[in-house]
Amino acid sequence: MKARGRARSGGRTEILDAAAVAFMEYGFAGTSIDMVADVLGSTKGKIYYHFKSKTNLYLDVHRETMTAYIEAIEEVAKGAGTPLEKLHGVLMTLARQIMERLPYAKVAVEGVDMHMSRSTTPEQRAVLREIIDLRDRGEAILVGIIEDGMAQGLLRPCNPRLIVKPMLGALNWMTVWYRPRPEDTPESREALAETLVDYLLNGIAAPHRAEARA
Amino acid sequence: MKARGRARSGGRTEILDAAAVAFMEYGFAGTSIDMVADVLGSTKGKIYYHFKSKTNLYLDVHRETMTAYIEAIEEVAKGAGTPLEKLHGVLMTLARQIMERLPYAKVAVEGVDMHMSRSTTPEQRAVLREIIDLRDRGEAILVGIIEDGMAQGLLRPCNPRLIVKPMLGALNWMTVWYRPRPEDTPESREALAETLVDYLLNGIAAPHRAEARA
DNA sequence: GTCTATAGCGGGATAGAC
DNA sequence: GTCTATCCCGCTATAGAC
Repeated sequence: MKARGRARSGGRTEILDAAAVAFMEYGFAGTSIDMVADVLGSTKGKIYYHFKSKTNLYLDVHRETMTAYIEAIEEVAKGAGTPLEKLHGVLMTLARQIMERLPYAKVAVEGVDMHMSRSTTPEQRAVLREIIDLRDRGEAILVGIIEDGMAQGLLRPCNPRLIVKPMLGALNWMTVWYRPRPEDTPESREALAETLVDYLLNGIAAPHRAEARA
Repeated sequence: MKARGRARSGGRTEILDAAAVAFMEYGFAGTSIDMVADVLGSTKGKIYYHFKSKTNLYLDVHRETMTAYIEAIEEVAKGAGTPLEKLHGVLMTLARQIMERLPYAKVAVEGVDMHMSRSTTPEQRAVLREIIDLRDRGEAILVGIIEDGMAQGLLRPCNPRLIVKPMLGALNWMTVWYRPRPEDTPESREALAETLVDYLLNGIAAPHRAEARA
């Protein structure tokens, strides 16, 4: 029963947005808190009031991204449809998320293998664990769908744990080459996502060739 | 007709190797020259004797990676075979390169969208231009092969320029999850590469489904 | 709750010994 | 050609005003 109703975030969300934008541009080590404050239109005092350290801020951006991913994925995975349709839906959902929230997506990509070797504090390690758990949960959902699809003969026989890597990699790679353009519309983004996901499901070899190689 | 025969690199190559290892672990901004020197087993004096700045060193690692890629790709592309075979060969070549020279591959991935906004010197801009040209050349070769394959009916109709992105993205993403293990053999690496490339060519939908979606 | 000012330190780059 | 010593800037984080 929080005071002042509407659960206002008290500026935290705005800071996360600004941080995502700054981190996207220069990466964790290359971004100073002053740069984040510039994007935000304030000074670092505000940021340090809401976040203990730059590392904490970064981790929170990353966690926010993974939470959004997992929620979107689970909604599709719980819905109706064949495994092939669900797989299509999950990949589309991810592609959309990446395009619509590019700065957050970019942080998630950089943060994946950021060892944070210096994340000394136990509190930070806990957040890191949360992030990794979210990622694992997402991958597990995908793996489950692929296993179902194989069992039903809808998908080619494969090692799902392995196939998930290039699938997610291809989508995450959008953060490298995709940039929103003024002429982009929801429809054009949707078409782009569809093209990519269609490729990830069907490959590029012509159908009869696909059988020849199998 | 260089003196002292055999074109010895005078330590430059060793520095590049050490730098790649350090940059792989902590990224450009997160790596200090002292860290590179530690990996190298020397002090920064040596590094600054051979390279003007940290940025120059990083750019040279990146260029070295792209040069190796392009050479490997061109060898396959020039050889005999159908477009489908060539496409298979080029992707296999890249997958091998990434696994065998993981630190260099990782630098290439980080460096792709490192704006180097502060690469003030014209000399650095020139190297950056070289790197981008090498990448574009590689992509153009792939696009050409795909166009040939489409013309011969070996590949599904698609926009080659667009399809190349997830293809290379899936391979580059190996730098995120692949780590050499003691039990790895040349054969196991080859099998892994084959699995990934096979997926990128054939997708995951079962053949009859692939026709249904088309 | 957000500002200004500053402490303290890490790291890029250079000078000069050897 | 490589090392040691050092300059100096920029950045994290904090203290204290408002």
